[in-house]
Amino acid sequence: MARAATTSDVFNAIAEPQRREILVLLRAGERPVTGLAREMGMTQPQASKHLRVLREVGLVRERRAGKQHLYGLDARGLRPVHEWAGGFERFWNESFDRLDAYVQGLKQERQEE
Amino acid sequence: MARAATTSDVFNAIAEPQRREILVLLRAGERPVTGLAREMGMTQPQASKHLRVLREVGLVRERRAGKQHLYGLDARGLRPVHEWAGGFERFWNESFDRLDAYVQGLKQERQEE
DNA sequence: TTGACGCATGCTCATATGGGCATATGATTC
DNA sequence: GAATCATATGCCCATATGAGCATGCGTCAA
Repeated sequence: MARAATTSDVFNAIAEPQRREILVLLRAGERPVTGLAREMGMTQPQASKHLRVLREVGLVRERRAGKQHLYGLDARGLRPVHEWAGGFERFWNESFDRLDAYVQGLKQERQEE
Repeated sequence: MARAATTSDVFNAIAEPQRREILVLLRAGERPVTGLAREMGMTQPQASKHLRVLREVGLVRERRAGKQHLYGLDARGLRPVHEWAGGFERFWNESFDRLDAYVQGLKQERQEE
């Protein structure tokens, strides 16, 4: 295997910069594929493919409006990402000026548990 | 191109489940490669490779202790991830009952989901 | 110095991409 | 039904993996 499919894991789906950008754009409201493609500066097939990935992991929703397929944000899937990263909050607040201090800090925490 | 290198982007580096698990383990304190490999149930080369990726994006730090290379967490790089996902907080808090109302027109097509 | 230990690398393989392009599918209008 | 617009898919290519295995390299003890 090479890697878990992007379509099965939110973390993998948002590993693509353009897909993250699409999600950001969709915060302003739903859009048709072509509109998104234009704003992103990509081809329609490319936009469709990225949207498919996002749809399969549940980060976007599709709504049919005549000939158009409007895509809207469904950010609930990003909550686990936020929480996972948040689990490291106390660590990125530590002082990394000195490696010694860093190591000491970890050793202390280790003993406390 | 296939995808941005895992070694150049934190989002991509943490797209790998095992690397996320390594980071979680390192919250309890630094460890030598072999120790980590054992805890993760993977081979030493695999552990080294994952650690290299994490090191190149700056999520872990290496410290030499005799024959051993101790790896410790440097979670500062996870802060952007936390903040990025946090930018969607108001959206996942939205009532999706209302959102479904806003998607009123497609009730007919959505019956299978 | 000679080993042994702890890691990092290089190699090959199979697979999952993302981009570009052509084309199939669906819906709308004439 | 035909023409057309809006999307979704299928294909091919080049590249980036992750796994498994062998091996190179630095460190330390005898």
